[in-house]
Amino acid sequence: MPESHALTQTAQIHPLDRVFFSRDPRRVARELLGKILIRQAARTRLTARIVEVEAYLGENDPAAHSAAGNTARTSVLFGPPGHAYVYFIYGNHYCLNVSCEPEGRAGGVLFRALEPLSGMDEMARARDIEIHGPEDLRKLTSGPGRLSEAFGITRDRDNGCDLASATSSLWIGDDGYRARGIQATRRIGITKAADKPWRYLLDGNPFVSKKMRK
DNA sequence: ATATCGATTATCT
DNA sequence: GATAATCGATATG
Repeated sequence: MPESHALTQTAQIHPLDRVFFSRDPRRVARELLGKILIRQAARTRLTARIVEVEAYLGENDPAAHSAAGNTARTSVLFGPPGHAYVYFIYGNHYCLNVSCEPEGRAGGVLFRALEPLSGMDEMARARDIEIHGPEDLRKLTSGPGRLSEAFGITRDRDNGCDLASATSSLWIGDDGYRARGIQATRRIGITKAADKPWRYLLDGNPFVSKKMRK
């Protein structure tokens, strides 16, 4: 059997405190690296480690959706911390964020890439792709649209969901894993405030989005 | 290997 | 009417 930290599934996973999310999104983003996203369905549980995120500030960040103010679309970002903000983009893809800052103040963290831990068969089915080798695993959840598809995340289903509660079908857990190194880069795919280094990733992790490591 | 482009719709100007 | 926190397919060096 291949040696992999992906198989360390014996550790207990517990949810994060609400106050964890009630802070500056840049701080929350860095500390979310290494945590686990969990989809609990009736018969299946999908888990994957968070390896790449981006911070979006409140109304003072031109790249953030919340810069447009509190609208029907962005209201979750202005609501209580720790809740899922799901938006639809390019007519094709859903993207998952978690709300930050205390209620009344906007801010969020975009999930950009995950390292699958369990339920890979289900994820492949949801993505409608086939996995032929370990190399192919990154096609499941390396990218914000991909991970949302793998986890069956849609706006109808998940927008507003409480990610700080283990009773939710979608939540964020901590299994005690501690990140060794964090890298910060510019955020991907934006035109406004593109110079800010608010994309964070686990150093050297092969499951980050974009380029394949050789 | 990188570059370009089409898909398809919610949201904003 | 234009744009967008993307992806995958196709073209080109």
